[in-house]
Amino acid sequence: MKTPGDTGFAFPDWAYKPESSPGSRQIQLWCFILELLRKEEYHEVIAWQGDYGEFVIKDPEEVARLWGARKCKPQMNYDKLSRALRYYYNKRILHKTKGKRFTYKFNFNKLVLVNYPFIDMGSGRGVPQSAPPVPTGGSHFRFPPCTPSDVLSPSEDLRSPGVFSSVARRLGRGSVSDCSDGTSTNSELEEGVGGEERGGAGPERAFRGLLHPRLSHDSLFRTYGGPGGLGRPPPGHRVHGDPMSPFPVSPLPGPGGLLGPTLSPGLSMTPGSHLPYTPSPSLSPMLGSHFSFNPDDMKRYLQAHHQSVYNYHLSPRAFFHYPNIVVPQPHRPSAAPDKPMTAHHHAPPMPHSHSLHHHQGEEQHPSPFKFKLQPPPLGRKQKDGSTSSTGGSSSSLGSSYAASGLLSNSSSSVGPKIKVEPVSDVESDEEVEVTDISEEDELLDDDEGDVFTPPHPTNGTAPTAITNGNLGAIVEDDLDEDVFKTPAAPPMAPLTPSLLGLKSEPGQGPPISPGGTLCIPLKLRFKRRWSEDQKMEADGERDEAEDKKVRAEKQVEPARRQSENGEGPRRSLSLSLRAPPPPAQRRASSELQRATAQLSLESHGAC
DNA sequence: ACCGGAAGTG
DNA sequence: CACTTCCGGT
Repeated sequence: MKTPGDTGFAFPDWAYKPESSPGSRQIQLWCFILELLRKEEYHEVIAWQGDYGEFVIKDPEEVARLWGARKCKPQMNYDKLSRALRYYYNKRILHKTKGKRFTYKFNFNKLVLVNYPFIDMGSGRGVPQSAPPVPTGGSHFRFPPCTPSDVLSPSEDLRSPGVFSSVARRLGRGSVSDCSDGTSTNSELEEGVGGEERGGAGPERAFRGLLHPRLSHDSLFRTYGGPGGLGRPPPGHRVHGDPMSPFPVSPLPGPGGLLGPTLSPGLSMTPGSHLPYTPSPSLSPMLGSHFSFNPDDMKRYLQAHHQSVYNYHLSPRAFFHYPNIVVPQPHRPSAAPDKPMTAHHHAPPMPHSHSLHHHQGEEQHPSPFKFKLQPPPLGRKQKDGSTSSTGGSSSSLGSSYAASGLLSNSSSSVGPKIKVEPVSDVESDEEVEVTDISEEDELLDDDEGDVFTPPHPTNGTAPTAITNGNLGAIVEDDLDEDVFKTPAAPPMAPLTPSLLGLKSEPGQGPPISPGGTLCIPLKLRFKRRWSEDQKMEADGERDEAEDKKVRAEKQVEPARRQSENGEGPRRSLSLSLRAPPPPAQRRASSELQRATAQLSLESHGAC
């Protein structure tokens, strides 16, 4: 299944999402917005303003007009456009800056980090206020091809090769569509654009901003091509430090924005900056089970990343998903059971400039920052409620439903739809948070899945996934399931080679026992635990994650409530590693499996 | 303004 | 799917 021997790179077949992937779709709104934002010509109409990622639409109707022109929807108006924008809330691409008229804020974690992990988000500094994503690039920076689905879709996020592969693929095919769809209709935008933009028509052009010109295409492949000694640019190929490069000159010490060709796509440069670790070329994430990597490298890589997540609040999504690897979680679990971090006040980490101190080994408290997410995406058709858990309709975001559905499936899942209001402090988010960019990811909890879910070691939960087609599915629900991202490995038992060693056995389910039945109980327990955690972490922070979950699993409700009532504070979350592998059903999503495993692990493997 | 459900579209 | 259109509600 490996593949493409033909193409030269090592991505397995599954890495290439079938045509299903949004090959060349029409331009998307957020992309368009970004485009406008990028051009000074439109600064009178829309511009960055305020916090990081915040922008204000100065002339709503005009923006709408432009959008309408681009989409050939003459009837477009701000009302409609804003509706579209609102849809982004759930997708978390955007959110509204409350109180400020026509002001929205991008969630670059999703857009940039996830999609293009190699872009250093930390470089916000230096750039004025609202800091465009990769500001340093200033006007030169071209937003990467906008393929939100690539970006946002759980199925294609970093955990899966999807992102890159699709990018690569498109590059290879020269069919980059995205922003500024070639459809010539985009005159509107072009008008103001200087010649600089129209360099080439090929892929190069589209990626110009994203990748260093030299880096595109073959370089990209080389870079990410995996083993085989690729990855080193030919002499003379300077990939960083180029002003034109989208990779901003990293504000951080170390090499420029791009860590170097050897850097895996999954590595955001930030971490590299403070950690000596240099990814080995052989370390190509996303190869999943098929790719054999050097455990050591992997280990360091993971650690580095993990750390960076903690230290810099990088989106965990920026990391690839390593099915069998356990990333040591900086003690979060142990986070002083007794001392509920009194100060969970959202001390937002500095939004823009990240301080560079590297505390190598010591990480601070789990995550002090408060993060607020948009309300969980509701499936639009939740109205009929029962429709389904399994309904294929679950959108990328809704995938959690699927997962949940799985969990609940056996039991009656039908029930009146319960609309849970987010506990949230929605407000706080906006104004208070300041940093919400780094927000969600935190491992804290994720909410929807954005979080990095450390794969569980448990046994080789090896992803059945990776092997085949079900990858999509798995990935999908996988990530979304919030629930499952618990602190995984005990901090002290980081990845041991043995752990790393386990590879996914293609086609093989986890050794976990079969018997999905107990999935539910597990879940319940997990939930309880989780709730407690939540409580500790932030009393009222659960927000949508919960919300969503709740919705998705009303059946579990009671349990949650119970825990919430503060019933048994006895946190059973001992992370003892030893735990009998819990049973799980093969067909259950890997997430489920993981969760299950985790759960059992945590609650001393009962079941 | 802004929100978000619902239905429709390509 | 990512909107577009419409709309009732705040």
